[in-house]
Amino acid sequence: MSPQQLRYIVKIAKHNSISQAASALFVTQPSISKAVRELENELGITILDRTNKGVAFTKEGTELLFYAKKSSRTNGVCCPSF
Amino acid sequence: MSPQQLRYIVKIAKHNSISQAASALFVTQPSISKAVRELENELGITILDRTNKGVAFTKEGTELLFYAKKSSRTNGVCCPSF
DNA sequence: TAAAAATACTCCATAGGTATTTTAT
DNA sequence: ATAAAATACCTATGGAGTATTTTTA
Repeated sequence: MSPQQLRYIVKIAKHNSISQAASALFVTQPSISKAVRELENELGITILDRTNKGVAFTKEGTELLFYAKKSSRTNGVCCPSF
Repeated sequence: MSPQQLRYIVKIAKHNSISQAASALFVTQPSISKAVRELENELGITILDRTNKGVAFTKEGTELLFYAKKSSRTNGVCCPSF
């Protein structure tokens, strides 16, 4: 699980959409799709329910989302002062 | 500047030696040598004075070391609970 | 001159891209 | 049928390795 994957999760939640999260983060839809899929495989859980209208967080996905939001406030920023 | 580079810095300080830091971290000497050099280039500072007995931190390097130690207590750990 | 570090490469894993296909409403 | 996501494939980059050379006390 990488900080990047967690950032993706947080942004997906903001839009309930992988495509819109991708736009917001200036990356492509497949890139985020793959990142989420790999995280699901790694954790052995389903994070998102996919539809043609976007995505919805599963129960387990929502738990991960809480962690991701918390984590994004402390991790990932490496160099504020240099 | 990556968390990895900062970890290297901290370990180098512990031994005043790139080679010994490398051993302690189970990586090779050139790997750490390069990482430090790249960080010096990125920041435009000299972190270490090199000798045939090991290394010594410059004034600027010591400042960075303080930051690295502080940072290593909050960053770099990504996933304590999943 | 002998240690420690630097350099020159090679390799491999990963992140991200484009093009296309699949899926769910 | 169509919009969204998934998949397949490609590429570039970076981190780490081995082998070797350079440096400095």
